[in-house]
Amino acid sequence: MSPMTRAPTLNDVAREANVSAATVSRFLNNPGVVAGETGTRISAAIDKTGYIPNALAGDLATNKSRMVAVLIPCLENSLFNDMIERMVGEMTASGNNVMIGLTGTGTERTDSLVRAALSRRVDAIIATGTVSQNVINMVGRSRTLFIQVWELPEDPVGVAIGFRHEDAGRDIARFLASRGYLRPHVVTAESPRARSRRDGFFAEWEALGLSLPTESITDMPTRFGHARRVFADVRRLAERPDVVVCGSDLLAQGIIVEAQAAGLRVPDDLGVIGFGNNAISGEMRPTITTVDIDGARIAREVMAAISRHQEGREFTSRRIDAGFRLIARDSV
Amino acid sequence: MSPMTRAPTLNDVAREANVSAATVSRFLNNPGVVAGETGTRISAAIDKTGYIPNALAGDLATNKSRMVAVLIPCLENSLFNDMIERMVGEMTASGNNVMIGLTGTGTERTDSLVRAALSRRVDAIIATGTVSQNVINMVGRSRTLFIQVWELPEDPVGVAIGFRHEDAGRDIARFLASRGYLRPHVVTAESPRARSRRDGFFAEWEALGLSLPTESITDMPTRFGHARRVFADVRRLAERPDVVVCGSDLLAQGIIVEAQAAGLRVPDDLGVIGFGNNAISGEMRPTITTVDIDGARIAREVMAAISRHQEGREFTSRRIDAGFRLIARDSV
DNA sequence: CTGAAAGCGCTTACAG
DNA sequence: CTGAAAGCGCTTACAG
Repeated sequence: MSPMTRAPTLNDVAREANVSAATVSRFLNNPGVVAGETGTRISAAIDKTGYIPNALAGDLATNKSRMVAVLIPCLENSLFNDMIERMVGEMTASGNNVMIGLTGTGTERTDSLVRAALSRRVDAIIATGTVSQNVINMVGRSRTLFIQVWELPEDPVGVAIGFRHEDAGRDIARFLASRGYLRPHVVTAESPRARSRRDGFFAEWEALGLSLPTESITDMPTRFGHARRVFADVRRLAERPDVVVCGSDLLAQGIIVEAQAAGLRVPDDLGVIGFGNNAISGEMRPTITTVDIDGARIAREVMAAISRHQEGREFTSRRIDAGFRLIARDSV
Repeated sequence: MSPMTRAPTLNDVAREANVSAATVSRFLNNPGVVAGETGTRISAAIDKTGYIPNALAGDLATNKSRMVAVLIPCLENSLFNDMIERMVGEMTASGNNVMIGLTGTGTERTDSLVRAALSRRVDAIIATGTVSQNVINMVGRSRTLFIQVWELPEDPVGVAIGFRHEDAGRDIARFLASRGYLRPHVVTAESPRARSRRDGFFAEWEALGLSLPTESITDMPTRFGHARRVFADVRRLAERPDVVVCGSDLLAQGIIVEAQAAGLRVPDDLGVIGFGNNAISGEMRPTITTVDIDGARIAREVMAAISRHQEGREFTSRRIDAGFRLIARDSV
């Protein structure tokens, strides 16, 4: 708030310590290389002036930013929150700062966020959505590492760390069949990935020789309230399903609440399976059977890729399958 | 990924368009000032070269960054998510980029995140927690605007946009008393703000001549699972409370789940009141009575403060009370 | 309307 | 171990 004259610069510190700016710079970036006594004087000068380095200038000079951009659709009730939280934590710990961008569900905003990130010369961009040709072009011309997470395309723009959504759908199908369920109702959100899982489920279900499931579509982002409409859908069906296959744990939770409010017992009268293994699913009554994506693992792989890139090392693999894991609990 | 020689610069574009770098810069920042035909040539050159301005250099030259730092304790199940989401949206729309920092519950990490933000010369820092003297010093020397949200200190470092937590606690107490409740059990998270609300509740409850409430403390961040322990606390009490006063809607939701699992009806056998009015609380069964904080309003005020600061205008008020609103629903 | 030039605050070979 | 100097890629008075 106070109307400052000017923030202290490297030169101010140098003058105060009776050395050149170069020496102060060395002391800051590589203390071992300056004489002990000189370092002491510089330290004192920094304290006295309250100097905070201007990263804008430093980044410009070195042509790197130690900034990473993370692009996600939204913050609330996102399947990615756990992963994001871990990524931001790891990045901060390793001295990177994180720029966050909310893309929404469309692709329009992604382009301008990617442009903004490139404009700030971020070292890496981490994105969860599908990418436009424009993004591919922009990123291709830059030296910024592009990391797609939760996605595993054949030929990634940069690096992809994800899992096979279709396989996850298939696994769910086999699991439910093995439990003796016969009439699943599948709820899918309007997103390519959710669609892949749904397709995997349907394909496997058919391959098992079982009869065509019923289904509902919900819009993005998924909200708790969607459960009401979906449950109404379910009640309207001629033959009641024996299990509801949900695209997220949040929705699964909502379905359980609705079912119980309607006097149904879960899983006795109706099974419910979620997706994402969020913090609530293990604590719900009943606990929710779901698919776990290892957010910590993905965060680590992302960090490893960024370090590798920042150090100029080569990539052995540009597609990392972090897998998934079905967790059987009480709701099915 | 492709090993580029060098990203195109302003000079490359200038050469391509047969003008000086200064003119390209003008075209980019103030198109009206260059001749139409010149502009056309520059546009073509930009497209051809795939030029993306280096914001690092631009920001250094102008000494401002159009970057804003947002510091929050965590991402998952945060009371702030709605507000953050709106703020990030508004900032991006107005051409600002957002740097995000996770402070955790302690104060140690906040200092280094503030330093990183100042180092990047962000235009503003938005923080939700309490601030150390060190932060006050650092910010005081800079020209960065410091905005505290959800907080309303007597003499803010920069600008504060929040509400009176103690009053919120008092309102809850009066509301519950008016509904005839007599034995509240108060659940408070380990945070100064939660503590203020709790103190307000207790003060008002006592002022109404009612008998001392029982209470539980939970650690931060609040998780759904806390509800199990709290509910166990409740069951262990000699006299069962008639209402549980929760520090967050998430916890309220958990208490409802636990209560129902134990065969209690909400609100008939046990009332539950939350805090924060998250998206779920209006869709739960029963819907959750809670206190709404207007995240959209706070986001707007934050944006207004930033614009004012970026335009160098003065502040009439440095403390903005965004208020709160008790929403009576079915859980009480 | 446009260009030449200085400057923003750093970093880093190059000498010494 | 340290300094002088050039350079990073922009912006912006100052002339014209």
